[in-house]
Amino acid sequence: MAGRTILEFYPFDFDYINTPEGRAIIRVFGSTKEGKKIVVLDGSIQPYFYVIVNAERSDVALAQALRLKVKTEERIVQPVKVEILKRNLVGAPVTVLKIFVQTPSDIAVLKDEVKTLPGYMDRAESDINFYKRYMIDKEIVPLSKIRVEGEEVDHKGRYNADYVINAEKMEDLGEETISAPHILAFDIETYNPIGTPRMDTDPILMISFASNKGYEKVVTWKKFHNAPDYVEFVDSEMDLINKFVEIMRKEKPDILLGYNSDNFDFPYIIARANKYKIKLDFAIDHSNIKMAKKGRDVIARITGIIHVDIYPFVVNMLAPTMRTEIFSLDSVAEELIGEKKKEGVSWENMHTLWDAGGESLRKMVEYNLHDSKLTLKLMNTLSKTMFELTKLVNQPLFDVSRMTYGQCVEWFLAKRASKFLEIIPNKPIVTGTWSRTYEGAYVHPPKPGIYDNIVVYDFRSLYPSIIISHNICPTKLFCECCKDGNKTPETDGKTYSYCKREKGFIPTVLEDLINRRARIKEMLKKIDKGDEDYSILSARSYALKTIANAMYGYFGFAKSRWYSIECAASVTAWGRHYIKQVIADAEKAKFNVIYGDTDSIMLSLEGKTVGDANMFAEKVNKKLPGIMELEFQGFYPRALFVAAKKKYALADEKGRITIKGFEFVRRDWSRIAKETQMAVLNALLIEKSEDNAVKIIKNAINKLKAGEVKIEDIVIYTQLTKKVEHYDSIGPHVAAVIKAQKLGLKFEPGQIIKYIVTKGEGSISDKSYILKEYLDKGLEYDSEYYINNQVLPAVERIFEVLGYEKDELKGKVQTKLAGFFK
DNA sequence: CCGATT
DNA sequence: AACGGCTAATCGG
Repeated sequence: MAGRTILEFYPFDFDYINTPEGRAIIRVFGSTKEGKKIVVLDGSIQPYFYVIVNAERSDVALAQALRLKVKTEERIVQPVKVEILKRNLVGAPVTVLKIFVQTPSDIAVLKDEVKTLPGYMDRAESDINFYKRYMIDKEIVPLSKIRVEGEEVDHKGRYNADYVINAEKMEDLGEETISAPHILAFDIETYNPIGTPRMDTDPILMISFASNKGYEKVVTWKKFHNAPDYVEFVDSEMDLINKFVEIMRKEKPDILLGYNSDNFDFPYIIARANKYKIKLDFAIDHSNIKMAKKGRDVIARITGIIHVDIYPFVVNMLAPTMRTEIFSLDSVAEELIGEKKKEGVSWENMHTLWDAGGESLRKMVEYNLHDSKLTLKLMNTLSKTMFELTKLVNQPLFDVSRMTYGQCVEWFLAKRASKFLEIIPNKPIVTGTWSRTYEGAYVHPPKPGIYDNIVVYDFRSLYPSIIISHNICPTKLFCECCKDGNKTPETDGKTYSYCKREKGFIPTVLEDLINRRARIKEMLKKIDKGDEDYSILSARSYALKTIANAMYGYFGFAKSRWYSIECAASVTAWGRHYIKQVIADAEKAKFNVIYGDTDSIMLSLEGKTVGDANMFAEKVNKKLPGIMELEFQGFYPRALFVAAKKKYALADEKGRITIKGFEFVRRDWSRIAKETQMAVLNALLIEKSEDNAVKIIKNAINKLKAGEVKIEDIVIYTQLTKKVEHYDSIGPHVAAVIKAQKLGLKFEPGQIIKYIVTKGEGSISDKSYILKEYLDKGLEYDSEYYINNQVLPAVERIFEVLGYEKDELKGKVQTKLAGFFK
């Protein structure tokens, strides 16, 4: 068995172990193209961290660093090697000691001890995880094919893998990404007589699996007749958990997929497994599944198997661009892949179905399997984006799938810093009121009205292009060589200057991103949309754009390693400068500027042609520096602007309406109000009929009065952002929660509250009830509230544009509805 | 009615 | 563990 081996494989999980001698060995887990499991052991890199020292005393510091010794319970910890190097710390030249140690935990032991070194100034990179360090320094790109050369190890019993190799050489083979990883999705259902299931008393009822290799299964412990083939009955919850472990060992997926599995499925399974003393040791190295802390959340890690929880990815990366109100599997799947939920079963009635047994159980297993299949399908559409982001950020998929924008940017920069001899700065220690503010974007006041023929231009990637064109970088701020060069416009009464001679680290890597994206866009034009390459390249383009756009926000975020409020303020200062300049130029050229926001400008043509406008834009572009560019965004035959900023509707030539800012796009409005508003906008912009618009409002009011609305039409969604007792002001959703808590229902911060305003006495809060309580008690909704506080306000502002006074619309509807208003 | 909170 | 600008409803004194 053992012997020299060369293998090509896709690495996807990384950690380290210590040898009996106390040396750190990196473990790389991956799969070959044929799906064989591989573990690579690599002892070629040594853990280290930096100590920044006074340049004049660095020799003394070095000598003393070599003599450092700390006695711990197990052994004596000391540096194994120390080098003196010249590096930069956010642009400033520094002298550093690079202190190598035996094992990563030695860093924690020595990091305070080094403060005694002569000329000590600071330490750096002592908080970079060893496996992250390995990926950065060895330039191992996750999910991207590499060749390993080394000795095959006899690993009987140590690993549930096909190959274990002691690496001598690792070589990246370029861009080829893992093409067909084995993905297994799972989902559990639990007993929940009081709403939220309780881990200590309520059992797991069933567990489902669905894989991209066609495997489908539901395991449950209550029998019913003529069960579908995919159902496997066991005798008890204990047997169900044992079966779960057995299936995981046998299936050995590359990726294990869940939806909210970090916060729900795994903590639950672990708690129930503990009760029966079952070991969840299906990892590739037979270790138990581990729950780790990540900020306020917990995450479930399985060595050698990538546990991907789709939920945090959706919330962190996709939520801002999504329309859904709630991030349940059902609504997310509906928006992203157009799949509707299974009728008849819901989270709330799970325990009743289980108790009923028989046919109800059939519904339950179908529902349970459906959820695993939905999760798998979601991954089908998201995996390419996730994989591309993972390669770009250069961290394990396990980590990247849980990262926020800020974290993605940070690791993207960390990976590239060393090429510029830049040390990765420490995380700022942020206490108290840490969000210092600075002046943001400019919003040009809208001219309210309904217009024909509007053209929209925007600056292509405004903030990234400003960072690049004006060399905005914390490493080049107030540089020695050109202190007065490249001054920003005034912002908060100050100006900042950036080096003219040398390009900064961040503008350089950002420009590389933008250039790569431009090349991909060119390639995409030449490929067929159905092509496999097309989806990969568009995912790559999306990943590049995401990171580029997040760079500005990263500057302004106080917990960033490269935090720079000066850079953030400089970016918005230039942004205001350019948009104001374009607005002034457009007015000079006799265009009617209707509105502008941050990076966009909207012009009413009023006799001029689109060609005239394009000629104007061309003239603007000739003046713009660097890669900055004003781009034609669209022509709209009809548009509506209200008196408020950030609220408008555009109708394109195909009759499609784009809506910004209106209640229609907000979740804290009832559907009846939003749909009425949408229909009214449609009547005004497309049908061009005020009469129809009034009729639509009349219909909505009639339906509300007659009780003909569906329950979904009157539910209002609002997020519970903190614990109920921490609220200063009790809004309707909080008041509804307080009432429901008295019935024993449980709520957690972050949860989206569904409530309804009912008939009765008192304030709106007094009359608000959680949907469940509303249904259980058969309460009656307050049609007056939905008419006067939802439907009418949503349309009144639109009618003001048509010259109606505040209450005039109400009057107009009233005359058509005589008798309805008192 | 108005500032604070959401 | 991304920014600021902005609107609007509702609470609560």
